[in-house]
Amino acid sequence: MSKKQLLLKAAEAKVRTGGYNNFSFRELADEIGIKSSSVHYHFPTKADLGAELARQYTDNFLTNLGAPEALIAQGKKPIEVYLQQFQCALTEDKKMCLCGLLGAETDGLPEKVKTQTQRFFVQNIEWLTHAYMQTDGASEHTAKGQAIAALSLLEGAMLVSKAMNDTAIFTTASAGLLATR
Amino acid sequence: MSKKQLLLKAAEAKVRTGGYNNFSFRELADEIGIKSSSVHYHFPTKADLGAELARQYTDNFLTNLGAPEALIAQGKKPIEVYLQQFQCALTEDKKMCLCGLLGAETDGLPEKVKTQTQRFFVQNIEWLTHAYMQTDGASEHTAKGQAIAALSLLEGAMLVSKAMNDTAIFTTASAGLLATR
DNA sequence: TCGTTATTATCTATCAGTAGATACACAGGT
DNA sequence: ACCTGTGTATCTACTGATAGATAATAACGA
Repeated sequence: MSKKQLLLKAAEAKVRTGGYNNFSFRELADEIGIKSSSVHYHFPTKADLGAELARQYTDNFLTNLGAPEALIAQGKKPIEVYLQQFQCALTEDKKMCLCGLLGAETDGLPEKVKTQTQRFFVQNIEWLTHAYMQTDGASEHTAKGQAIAALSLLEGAMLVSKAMNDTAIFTTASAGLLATR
Repeated sequence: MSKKQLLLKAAEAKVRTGGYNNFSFRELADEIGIKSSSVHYHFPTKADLGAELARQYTDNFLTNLGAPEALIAQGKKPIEVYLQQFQCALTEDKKMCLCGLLGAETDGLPEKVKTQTQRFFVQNIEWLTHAYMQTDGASEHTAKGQAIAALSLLEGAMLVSKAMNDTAIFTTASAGLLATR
């Protein structure tokens, strides 16, 4: 794994713990055994690092999911898979969603970080909209409403679980999503 | 309004914009026209300020709501009032919920700030649990589940609305809460 | 093949600015 | 005399960022 990726990995942990202002170039550099000036070689500014972080997080998130159509073809329910991906982020990493945290502090972020954070939400709503259109046969408008509600519930469930330090909260909060309709 | 309250007010705006690490004693001091050393007179450490901020926010939030019983006595639906209080925080202040943001970055906070942040969620879940028990006649266990789901949905709806910079998202996301059951 | 040039990734050293925090002085009101 | 609130001055530590040197590797032309 390249130093650049190691930097991003270290930064992700920091940001998911305490937000964009919770890491410094020196901390990251120390963690992977280089000097802070070398971090600037890979990322000219902190905003560049933050933007790349959000970009990769979004891409990995969606790649790991796969397309809703593909999941259905495998006999899986997209919403269940989606919920589980959120749950894993919370229980395995024991951390908040990166873009959830960045989204909450969006007005305090550099422009390019904000833009990449928004992209996470846009793409997730698109994914969920397609999923609902196919499983429920809903209209695009209806499905988009369901998508926004589902995304909000899951981000909020993570947030409340973290705040209360109790992963059972996530399960309770998200139970309604799986109800057969 | 006392300097102490002015400091808290200024700090609230900063934290709700970019999290706990998004304000400094100097910034607050400059805003209200005193020196940073004088801020330490009112709040010995930054953690003290943060904790007091979360404490007052929680108290004000619950005071403004009133007890669920009292709302019912006035012919109001507690969940509707509760939802509207969240919506006002978002649309009037144009900011994220203070404790929502602090909750998301809980693992990066000083202990006493974390404790006060948790208190917000504990008390809100209690409030909602009572509300659901009375309006739905649900058991305490069932009502607590509804409470956790409602709180998660609303915090998440705020977060996604902020991230997407679109308050209509909040309305869409929270619409399901008002459905007559 | 050999020598030259370019690129990549790191280093040392340093900068101006800001962070939270402290010691101590001072004024005004009780 | 004391308490409250503020100010001056200062400390150490850390921030993101830059300049310039260095070593290692890759690419290229004669």
